[in-house]
Amino acid sequence: MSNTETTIATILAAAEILFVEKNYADVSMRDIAHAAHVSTGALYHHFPSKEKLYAAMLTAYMQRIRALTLEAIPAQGSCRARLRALTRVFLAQRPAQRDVMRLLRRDVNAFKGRTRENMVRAYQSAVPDLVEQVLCDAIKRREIKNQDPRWLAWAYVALVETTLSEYAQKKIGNLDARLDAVLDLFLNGASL
Amino acid sequence: MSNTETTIATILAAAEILFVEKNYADVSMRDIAHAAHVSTGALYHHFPSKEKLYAAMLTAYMQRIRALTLEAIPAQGSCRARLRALTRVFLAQRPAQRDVMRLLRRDVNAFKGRTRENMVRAYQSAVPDLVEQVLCDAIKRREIKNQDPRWLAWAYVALVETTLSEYAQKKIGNLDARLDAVLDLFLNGASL
DNA sequence: AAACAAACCGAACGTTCGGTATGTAAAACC
DNA sequence: GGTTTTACATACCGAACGTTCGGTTTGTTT
Repeated sequence: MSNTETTIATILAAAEILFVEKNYADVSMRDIAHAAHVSTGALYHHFPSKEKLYAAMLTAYMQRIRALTLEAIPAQGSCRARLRALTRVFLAQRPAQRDVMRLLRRDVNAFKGRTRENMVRAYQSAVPDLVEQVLCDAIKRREIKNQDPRWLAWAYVALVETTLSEYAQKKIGNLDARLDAVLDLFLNGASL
Repeated sequence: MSNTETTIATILAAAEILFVEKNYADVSMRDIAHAAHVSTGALYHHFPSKEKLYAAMLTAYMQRIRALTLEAIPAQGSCRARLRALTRVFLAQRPAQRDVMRLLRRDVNAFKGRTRENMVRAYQSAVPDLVEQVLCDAIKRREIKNQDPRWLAWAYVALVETTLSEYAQKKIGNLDARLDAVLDLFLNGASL
């Protein structure tokens, strides 16, 4: 790893931490520079603008998650088992990392045009697309009802995200209990 | 309605529109003043700070929604029917108004302390609390499984929000179709 | 060791922000 | 009818922001 690559990695890591804990607008380039132990000049040497830096941080993270998730999905098995494996990767991350997924939902309104499209695409490809694929297979094998798989994937992701709150972690329990709660609700519904 | 009340209402209405279409940080007090056809002096005469103005706008909206929703829930009927009536109120709003509900999820990170607590409480009481009550009744009447009702309410609200995207509106269809899709998924699950 | 480029620094710029100080007409009050 | 209070408008302040830029250090090539 060259010096340059190290610096860039350090900057992206610092930016990740800061952008997770504060809004896009509430994180200044100086904050990032300070956290990464470099100057603002170094920041602008490697990234042309705050927007590009943010986008670079996001896509780098999303690619990491996508790779991790992709290799965790078993080729065979029931829909439930495959969803479980996929979701486990996501939930097993350290909270600070996992929260990057929520960044997009939170900050996407601050961007426009191509930048925004790219960000949404990166997010979509990291998890929802993989969920959608699993659901498509399940529909073909008549494990689940024939519905629009993309919407179903978004619904599933939304359910998973509800288990991230402090309250849910206290009331439902550890990782596996939360996994089961989500899968039960998603696959079998709330009805008795 | 006195002159003062009119001015305040005008300011709140302008703030609502602006805060919906842009981040908290990206809306300046000057923007609001201009949109409401008053000066910044008038703004600061009626609201001590941007934070308070934002909070006032939010709570005013939430109280409106809560009142609307409360009177729409039938006293009797199946869990599905009651949830349906409740959700219909929410979905039938004009998009610009409905989106205020999403504001909190988007901007809550910009606040701290008591202000934040009050905002969350206002949001919670507007819809999730009412959902929770309906679910509690349904659990007592053994219509749905015995689970933590508060988490279940959040899960339900999250599902409803997934039908707000352009994509979902195009693929699933009109209001009633979306209502049915959410209720089917929530109550019966995705499994065949 | 000379020459060049890439990496990096930190002061400074112009702008925008939330908020305040000051002024002024009208309304409310005595 | 004079005085105080309310409801606004205008001008302004200090801080913080993203970004720029002249200059320095570090590394590579010849």
